[in-house]
Amino acid sequence: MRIAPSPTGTIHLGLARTSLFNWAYARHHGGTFVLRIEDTDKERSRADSEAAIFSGLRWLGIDWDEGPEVGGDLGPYHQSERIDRHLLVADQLLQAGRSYRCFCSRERLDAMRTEQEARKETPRYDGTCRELDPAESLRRAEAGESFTVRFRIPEGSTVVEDLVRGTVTFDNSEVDDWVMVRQGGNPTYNFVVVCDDADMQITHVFRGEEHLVNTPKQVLLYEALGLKAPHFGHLPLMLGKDGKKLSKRHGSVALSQYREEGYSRDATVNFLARQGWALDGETEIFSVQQLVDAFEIGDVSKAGSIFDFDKFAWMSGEYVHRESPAELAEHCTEFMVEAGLVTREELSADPARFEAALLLGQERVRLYSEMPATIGFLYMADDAIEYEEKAEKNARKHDDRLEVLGAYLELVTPRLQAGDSAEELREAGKAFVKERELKFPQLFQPLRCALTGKAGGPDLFDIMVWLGPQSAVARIEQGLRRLI
RNA sequence: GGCCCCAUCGUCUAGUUUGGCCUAGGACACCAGGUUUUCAUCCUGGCGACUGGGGUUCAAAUCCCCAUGGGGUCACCA
Repeated sequence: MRIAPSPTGTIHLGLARTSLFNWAYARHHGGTFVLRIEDTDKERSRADSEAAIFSGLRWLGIDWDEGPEVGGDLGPYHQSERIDRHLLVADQLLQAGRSYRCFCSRERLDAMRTEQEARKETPRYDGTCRELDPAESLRRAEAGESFTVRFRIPEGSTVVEDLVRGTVTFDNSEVDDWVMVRQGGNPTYNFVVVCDDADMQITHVFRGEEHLVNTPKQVLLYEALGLKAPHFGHLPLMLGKDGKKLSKRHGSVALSQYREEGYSRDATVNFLARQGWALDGETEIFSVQQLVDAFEIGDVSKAGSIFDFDKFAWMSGEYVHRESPAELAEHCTEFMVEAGLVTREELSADPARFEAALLLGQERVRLYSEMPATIGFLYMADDAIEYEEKAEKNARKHDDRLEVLGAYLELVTPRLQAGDSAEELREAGKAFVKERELKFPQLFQPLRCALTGKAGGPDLFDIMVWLGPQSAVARIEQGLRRLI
């Protein structure tokens, strides 16, 4: 199996899902998964986007058995390096009369297309050069006239046995005599993809549904070459909110963006797998191994799916909530550092303390990137705590806030200094509220504001223990001054 | 517009191949309760779909036809 991306941009969600399904199928069936770079469009190909494809695939955990950076027996794995072979095949086809030179000018073709469109006809080649005498054709070519090479579509119809869609039949009269080789000798996609898939012994081609209409051209080419076409499976498209093919205008479609926005990697794989496929209709959260074990191309649904960003975020949360402290630390470090809260060195100097902090935020975030906003107050200097409007409003609702907080400070200071556990503090705190016949918010809202500056967040006793006596006391004292 | 593909809750889907077990299941979102010091988590409940019409059959979400709707594609891009 293979994927054959063109290095013309970053790896997008659609390519990521297509890659995942190809890879899962190959792994499930013990096949070989090949990565081939389709860089025939020199205008648009860029080296950095090639690197982005590699890192995107690796991030997803998709490894390739053959391809760039790993090698293999059927290389080279850049299409541009296989051009000699392409030209050789093109020449064979020309000799055999399965294709022909077309001397029509771009201008004439463009004008014709415009006219056809104006007449509401399907734009297509009119066959002007189709029956040119081969000798005449050769003479003109040798005289230096520029030409393209077109594939000669035979009469009849072409059947595609699609592993997702079943039997699809095309009338050959609907298939245009397409260009195989451009003016100047550069072969085109539909041609080279067949050459390379054949040469690389690809047996299964899974790709997006937008390629379905290309398939008869390719099947016919395999026939002309005397080769057996691979099995095709056309995957349903991933759609934007408006039901149209997912693209930039639906927001971010670059895989790297989700990584940067702090989505769980495993959740990303899981969610991508759920677009057009389900494990059993019940299980939403499943591992890559489960995907590989269960994946069959015939189970892929035919209808396109609208990409639900809400559910994606939910799924990320499901994974984040299940991570071990060490995993969480690994994933959150860069976000904490980037937020300017701590340095990498400070975090690694006391990993246990960092993990304890993350534990306080874990169930409150769905993306790693939300961690700084959730537990950032822990790492701020005591006098740098900012009171959110809502937090301060909550605290000020209570007219007795200062005396309650003051009294509580007297109670908690020695206990903190004595190293009471959060549980001990919790009991003492509740007893304090009960003795004074207070409602919980009377103590907890001012206390939360003083300690965190936020209206919501982790358990206050856990926070105080983490902060330690000095810092906790300083923040409460500060609250006493600021909440006057 | 031609050709091709598709059609179950707002969304992702199970069920369709092998018609009855489907008074259509799960999940996200939403709404309402509960747990809780807050937020979040968690728990419970609710809302909510077989596009329409014809057939075939004892029986159709499932098979057939038509209609409608949506999508893809019509390059010397890939």
